[in-house]
Amino acid sequence: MTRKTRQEMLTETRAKLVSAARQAFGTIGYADTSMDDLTASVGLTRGALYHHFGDKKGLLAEVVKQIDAEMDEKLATISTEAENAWEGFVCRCRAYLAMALEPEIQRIVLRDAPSILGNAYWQSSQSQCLATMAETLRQLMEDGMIVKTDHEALARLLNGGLADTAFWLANSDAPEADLSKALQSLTALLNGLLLTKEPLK
Amino acid sequence: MTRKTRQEMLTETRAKLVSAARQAFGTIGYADTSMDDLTASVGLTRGALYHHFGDKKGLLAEVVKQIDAEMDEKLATISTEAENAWEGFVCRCRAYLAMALEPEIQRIVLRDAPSILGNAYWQSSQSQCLATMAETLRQLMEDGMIVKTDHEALARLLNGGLADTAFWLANSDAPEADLSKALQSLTALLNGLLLTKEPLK
DNA sequence: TGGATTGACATACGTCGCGTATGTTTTTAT
DNA sequence: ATAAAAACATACGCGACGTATGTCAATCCA
Repeated sequence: MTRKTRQEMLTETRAKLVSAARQAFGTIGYADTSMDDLTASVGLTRGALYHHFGDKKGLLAEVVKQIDAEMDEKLATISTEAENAWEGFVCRCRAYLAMALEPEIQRIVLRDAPSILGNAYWQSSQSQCLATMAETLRQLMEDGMIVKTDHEALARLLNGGLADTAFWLANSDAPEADLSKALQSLTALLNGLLLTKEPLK
Repeated sequence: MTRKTRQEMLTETRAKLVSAARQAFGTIGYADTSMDDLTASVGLTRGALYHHFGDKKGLLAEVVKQIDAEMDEKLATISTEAENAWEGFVCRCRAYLAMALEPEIQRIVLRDAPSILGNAYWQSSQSQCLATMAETLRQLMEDGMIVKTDHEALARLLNGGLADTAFWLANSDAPEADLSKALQSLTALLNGLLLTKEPLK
């Protein structure tokens, strides 16, 4: 049973570090998080950190990876619960906007990560969320529901717009009012892609 | 004439620091730019830096402010050169995408600034570019050319999408091909907003 | 016009945080 | 059972930021 203990300790250590980092990065931010304090808060030293993740950026990358996977999973369940593909896509966009409003996601994934890890990190299939959205769009085009263009580029346009809108909403003086405005504009934008004569309200 | 000399030295010192910072931030990035090296490169020390801009962030804010003003000015001339308001808006979006592809803008304004200065910096009328775009949309709505929604939210959606698309293009393996894809998808998205029966190709 | 004052820097210093290099202990492999 | 490797801890050097203080020239005022 010692064998299992070894592995458990291993993964537990990694999990503790990632969890603590996620908490710290999401609140005080990446730059202001001391690796000394971070590791000490879970009863370790920087030695463990650099052994497992290479450097501070490596830890951030791991946190981002975890969050991205969670987001993609949640969005997947949401979009599949809808009655049809188009509804699912619209719900997915709205859900993404809601998630992008969470301080943790906003700070870590949308603000610090691009600056620290570089945009190359989001390239191709690095971001599950983005890849899934592009695939969904491709399907909708194939089914003739929306206008035919490059699905990857369109996914970027929509995804980036939602993220930026979330930034706007996060600092809004009237969050609930601006949120409804955002959802309204989003609907207008998405309906513009529809090929059917009767867009849903 | 000594009076003028005093002022000239003042503004010249600030200009030199901002210029050097813009160069350094745009190439090696904000985090990797040493204020010692930066000030030394223009024959000064950190004393001058902290005297004029308070801290490192203050210098970045000044650089961002300058770039944003330049972008807004360029975009303004571009959009007014078009034959009609809608054409002007479309050209403006395309021009913004092109500008967002410049490494300096991408690195400083779109990547580092949000992380370092926070999103609050872009709030309301902090970003001239964004404010102008929102106003343009408002006009188009008032003229009945595009669908009526909240112009500010729509500006966010489009602006953010363009910025994110620029990130994608910057790391593309086939930049020219992907750029045409992006422009095509952008056209599709914008045409969806049009209320007229005959969208332009 | 000459001394006082303010502004525009330079210099010196302390502190913090990262990364690396080097142990040390425990587990795994043979 | 011993060698090897993993999983950390410890110690060190280095650079960078911010602040506190000093200095010199320009401006202002009597």
